[in-house]
Amino acid sequence: MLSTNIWLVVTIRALRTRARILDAALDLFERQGYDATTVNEIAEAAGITPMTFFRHFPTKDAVLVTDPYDPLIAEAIGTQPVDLAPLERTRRGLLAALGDISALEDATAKRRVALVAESPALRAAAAVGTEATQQAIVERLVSDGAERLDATVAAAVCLAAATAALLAWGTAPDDTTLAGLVRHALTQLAPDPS
Amino acid sequence: MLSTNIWLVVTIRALRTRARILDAALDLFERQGYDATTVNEIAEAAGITPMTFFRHFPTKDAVLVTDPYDPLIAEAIGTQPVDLAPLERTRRGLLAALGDISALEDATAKRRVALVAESPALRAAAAVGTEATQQAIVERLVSDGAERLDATVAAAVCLAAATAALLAWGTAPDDTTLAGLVRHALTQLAPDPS
DNA sequence: CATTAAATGTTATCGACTAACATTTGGCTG
DNA sequence: CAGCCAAATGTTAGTCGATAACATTTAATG
Repeated sequence: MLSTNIWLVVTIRALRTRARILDAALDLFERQGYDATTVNEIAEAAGITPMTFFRHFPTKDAVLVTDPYDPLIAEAIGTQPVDLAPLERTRRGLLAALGDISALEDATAKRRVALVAESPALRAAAAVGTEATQQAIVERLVSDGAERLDATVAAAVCLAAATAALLAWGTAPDDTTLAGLVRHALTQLAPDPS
Repeated sequence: MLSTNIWLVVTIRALRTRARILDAALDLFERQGYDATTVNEIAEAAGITPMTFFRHFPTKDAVLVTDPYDPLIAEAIGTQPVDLAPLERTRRGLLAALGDISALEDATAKRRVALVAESPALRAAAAVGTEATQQAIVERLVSDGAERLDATVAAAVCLAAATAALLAWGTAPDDTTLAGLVRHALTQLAPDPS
């Protein structure tokens, strides 16, 4: 009760600092580019020390690239019929989990994606971020009897399609929905492209 | 004639330095890991200055990850029937270009790939390296009438399958051929998985 | 043997990131 | 209200990858 209150209050202060960092970084990145913006600038704009920046974000790119490994994805894939080929199972699983994607779309999501789409360094960081999800999918498929290489290819391929759609969404017109683009991308992987 | 001879000799010296760097780096990477190895160590082991290291390789990871963008790939894709879907066209093009892949397999290729497969930082660098190839494929498909998003998905997906096969090859038994793995991976993308 | 251009070395600097230690903040308890 | 306490922040110093400007060495050539 007591320590719980402390924890809450302290967390509020930390959250505010984190939000200030995020605002300052997003603003600077959009005005002068990701690479041209230094952590020192971000810290100064946020009214903190560079050291404090790294206390809230492990790396500079972590401000834009978060790795929300979603257990729901692996779960949705496991729900698909086991007799399907790994690729098709993964594809249908991703489509099934697509409904939850809109939950990720906060107000700054599209701005962040647009920045990632423009910077090779950020795209690389994003690719590393999806590896956890890929690994989870692979383990799920393998545990259901798939060959490891087949499972790896299935996961890598489906996530590549989804990532391509995500990056395209970053610079797409405002009325374009992310779910629509992902669905369109995954449709190309369908065995019967009707 | 005169300057040509100078160029040759000078180049030989540069090539020997480059080879010494490569040997030293590969040895150190395998013994103590990529991240745990510093450029200073490599330079010292190669008998040069850190500065000279960066004169031969733009980055630390460039010792292992080269970006041999192969125009033959885009060309082979262009050869495929235009009425095919972008994904199938890309898939067949990659399969057709597969014969040239063995040319990339020098003595150290597999050791390098094994190191890349183990390090997230190196996998990220490799991903950035394939972006040039992906872009070339996309431009080719678009110039033949494909939608940009469809072309991007097709290129990203096929290269993801090939990359997955490549990384698997790095730790596969010695009698496993890279071409065989890539062929197997791309087969999963076939519209009729017969 | 002097010339010349490439290859290498020196020195200084930047930016991302980390470790160790000191300081401030602010709610809570007696 | 005074003082405790733990989280948050600051300070300092350093490592490592990478770059720039300038000096030096190398070795074939005429």
